[in-house]
Amino acid sequence: MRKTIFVFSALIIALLVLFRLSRYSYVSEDISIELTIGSIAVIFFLVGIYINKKTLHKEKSRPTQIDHKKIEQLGISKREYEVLILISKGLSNKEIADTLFVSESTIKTHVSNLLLKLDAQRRTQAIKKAKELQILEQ
Amino acid sequence: MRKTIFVFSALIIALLVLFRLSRYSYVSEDISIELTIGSIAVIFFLVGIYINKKTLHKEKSRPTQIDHKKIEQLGISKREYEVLILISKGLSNKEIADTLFVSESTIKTHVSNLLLKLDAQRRTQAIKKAKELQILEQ
DNA sequence: TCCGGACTCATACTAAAGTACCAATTTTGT
DNA sequence: ACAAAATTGGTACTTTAGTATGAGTCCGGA
Repeated sequence: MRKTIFVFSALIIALLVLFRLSRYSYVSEDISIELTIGSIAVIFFLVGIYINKKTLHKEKSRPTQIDHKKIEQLGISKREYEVLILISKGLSNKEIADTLFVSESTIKTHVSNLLLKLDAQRRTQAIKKAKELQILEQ
Repeated sequence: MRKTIFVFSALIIALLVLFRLSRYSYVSEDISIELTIGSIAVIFFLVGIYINKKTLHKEKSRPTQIDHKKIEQLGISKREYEVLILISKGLSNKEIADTLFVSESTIKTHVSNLLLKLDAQRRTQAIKKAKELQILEQ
């Protein structure tokens, strides 16, 4: 968003400068006018493409904006959320325990709580629901 | 984001209008050149955005194309693939068995074969790998 | 017609996953 | 500082998941 503002500001400034230049030049030279017009056309065309690509790219790479509010609403704690992420990566309870440097018992507790909060019967179902609720990346 | 673009476009147009008005107020000169330049800039800018949107639209409408060739390459059969889809929906072996009207033993066999073919140790890992391989919708 | 692959199912396991309950720390907000 | 919430961990248990192995059925291609 801030980038877009800067780019457009720069465009407006460039316009002003061009107006200034054209005022001094078009009386003396004739070719420079067409040159200026052509250049401006090309530049603005490219800028249009560039801006559009930027904005569309952000929409494409953000179809999965994580809904932190929903995580809070469900009462999922920080640690539980970490476990949820690792579950979705296909890790076993033991592997998650080793990753987070805690015991497997602890992970089992977290997973049980997660299943309750996500209203799921299995970790695979928890993964699916979490993605539907947009609290996990697709 | 799109709003910003429109707002700034409007600003540029307003600038052009202002230039025109200011010209009539004190200089009273021919301003057709500046107007032309400005119009061309805006038009080409919009054309750039339009063209880019057209070309990018194709990519956006195909975010998760299932790679049937990869399914074949991995030697995953029709029935195994059905099971894989139901696994990714969070169903248990028993639920999958009831859905496909076969016994749980059959599903276990399919799952075991799937894990081998996907080089996974757990069904959760199979889900993740299958999505990475684009043989399952995200 | 014969063969191989796909699909089915069973038994007998072992290994994970998940539940229930309890309890000790640690963190955190007021 | 104190209560509440979060994190950790344990035992004991039930339920799923997954492996290994064998075997019967069905179907399409050589």
